[in-house]
Amino acid sequence: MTSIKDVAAQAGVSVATVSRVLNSHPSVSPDARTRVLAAVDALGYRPNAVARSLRTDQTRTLGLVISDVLNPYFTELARFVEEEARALGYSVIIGNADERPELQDHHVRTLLDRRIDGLLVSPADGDSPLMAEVSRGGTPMVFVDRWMPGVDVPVVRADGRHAIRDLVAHLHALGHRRLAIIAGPAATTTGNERVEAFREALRAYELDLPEVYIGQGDFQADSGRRVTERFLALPEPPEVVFAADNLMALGALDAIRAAGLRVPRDMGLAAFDDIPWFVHTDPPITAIAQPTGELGRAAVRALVDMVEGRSPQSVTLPARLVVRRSCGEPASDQRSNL
Amino acid sequence: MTSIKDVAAQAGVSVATVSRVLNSHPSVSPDARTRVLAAVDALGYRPNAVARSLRTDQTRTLGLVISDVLNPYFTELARFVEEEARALGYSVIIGNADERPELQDHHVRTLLDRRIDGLLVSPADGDSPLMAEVSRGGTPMVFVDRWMPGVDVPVVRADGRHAIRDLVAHLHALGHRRLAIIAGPAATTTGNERVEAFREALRAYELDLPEVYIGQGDFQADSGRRVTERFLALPEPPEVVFAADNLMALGALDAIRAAGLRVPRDMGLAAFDDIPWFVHTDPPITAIAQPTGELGRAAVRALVDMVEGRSPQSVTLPARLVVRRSCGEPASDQRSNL
DNA sequence: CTGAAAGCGCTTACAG
DNA sequence: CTGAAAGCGCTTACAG
Repeated sequence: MTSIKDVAAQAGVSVATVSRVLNSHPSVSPDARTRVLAAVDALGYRPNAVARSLRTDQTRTLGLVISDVLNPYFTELARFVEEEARALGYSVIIGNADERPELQDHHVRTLLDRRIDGLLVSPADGDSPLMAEVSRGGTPMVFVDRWMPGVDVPVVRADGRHAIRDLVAHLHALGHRRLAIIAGPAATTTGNERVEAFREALRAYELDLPEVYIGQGDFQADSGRRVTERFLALPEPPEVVFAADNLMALGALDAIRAAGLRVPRDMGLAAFDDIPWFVHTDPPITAIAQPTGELGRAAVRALVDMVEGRSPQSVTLPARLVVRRSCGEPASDQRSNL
Repeated sequence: MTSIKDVAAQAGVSVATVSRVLNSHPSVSPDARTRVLAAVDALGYRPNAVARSLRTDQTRTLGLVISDVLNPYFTELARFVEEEARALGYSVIIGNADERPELQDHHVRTLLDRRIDGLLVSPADGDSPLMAEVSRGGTPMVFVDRWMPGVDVPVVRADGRHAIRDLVAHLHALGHRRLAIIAGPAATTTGNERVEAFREALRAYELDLPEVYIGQGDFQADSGRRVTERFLALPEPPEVVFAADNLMALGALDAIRAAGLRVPRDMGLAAFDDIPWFVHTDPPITAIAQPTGELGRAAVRALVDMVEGRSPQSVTLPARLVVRRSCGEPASDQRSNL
């Protein structure tokens, strides 16, 4: 590989001058600049980012640790994060935790070893003392989507409370009373919050959320399948199942179909997180859509603010209900989004 | 950050000894080893990967540049790539090209600047002189899924020819004769190959693939939509449309629905790439499934072989047809995969 | 405006 | 088995 020395030799200047030209330092003579640029061009020289990072103690790289890349919601989030980071002059390295805390910690450590400038995390299930440690250690860090109580870092997330209220109103208007939820892991904030918001919304209609109607899932399709099978075996199965993410909704659909039943005739289904395929499933699925793009962008901005010494801002954005046909025909006064 | 010096001081040895312990060099006394390990533990020391890379000239990092992370096929591929790389002791940095050659080149350059040990690429549409340059420059490189003619690096990919033949046999058996394809970009190998294999398979039944039945897409949903609209407007629209990837199939579905028509009654639909949602779409979609996991693993192994000085192997794996209901009811002698 | 020199945090021949 | 020293490729005070 050609190094700064080669460029210096070719241009007939010192490496210091080459460095200055490359970093647009003002005190370089036009003549030196021209010669350096010509040499860079002739040699196809590209600065070694590793050496630069060692020297400057910054990598211009952000780490993003997400719970599950295969979940379209997180894939999309990752995409927007990378886009915004690139716009601000940063690269991003993604670590996929697969909803496993040890794998999450592995990635966090690897990222820290590489001296990323900041860390964006959507914590997986299970507690991780590492997070608090990292934050205390002074690494700029921001939680996105999910957060961990007790770890004092900015949080960028969507609030589904209102949308869940709208969902319950929609279900109630359709005459449904026995409503169940496939919850995410209790240790994740989104897991908890969605159950609590659901319970609260039911209460407004004087409906109960009995224990048997709370299925413990882990945000993966398989758990949605298992929980739904259990719901179906109940003496009095729920009329509608609300899956706390799109993968568990997929599992629920699998289970309902495997039982020879149909949505919404035999059981209604709704999901948190909206994805393009929900328009084309049989039937189209009523879902709660998160403003994924804005979340990703806001998270990066908060993190870069920290990295660059400005004060970061926590952001909460509203999610919104998209009514389709998976819970029964929408009442005529509700706007449909097919 | 605590450095190797701090550990040396705490353990009462030189930094050289610390380094030896950390790298399991044999010539270290048990006593020194114990003291170093204790110091490492006490200080929570983690070696600076940036410094190590600069010194050893290896980063234990692989770059993966894919055409579109939002495409579930590539998301899955990326996941398996990371998994296998991790098993072999490497990290991977993903660059998302969004099917844009300039963005692809941007990522390749950034990755090279970071001195990744090897590069895995699924080239986007449009030619990129950079690729040939990189390969000639001596950076270990492997193409996965797609490849570029004229760039002499190992290729790990699926061969869809046989599965496409099966698909055409299936369509023919169902009585369909007017078959159309939504092709990928002509400059991508997968774009071309799928059209050619389709044309060839049709020929075996003495069927033609007229120009108007070849829609030019770009592997994105929007193009599938546009092409399908054009097909529908034809005096004699095709009976079945075969989309060369799953996103264009999504677009096709959008267009068919928007026209108030139904699959397969009004138009059949099949797709290259299989995804979990295809089981639940209306109707379930007949698709050609790639062995994504094996592709990802084989690609990483080939690349790591190059990186570590062994001779790498190109691999071609067969894709297979999964018959569902989107082209009409399957004949009874064909195994159905709902 | 310019260059010589120090130093970022490591690893590794070299000498003992 | 151990340490002092060189050096990876940069950047940046410092002196001129």
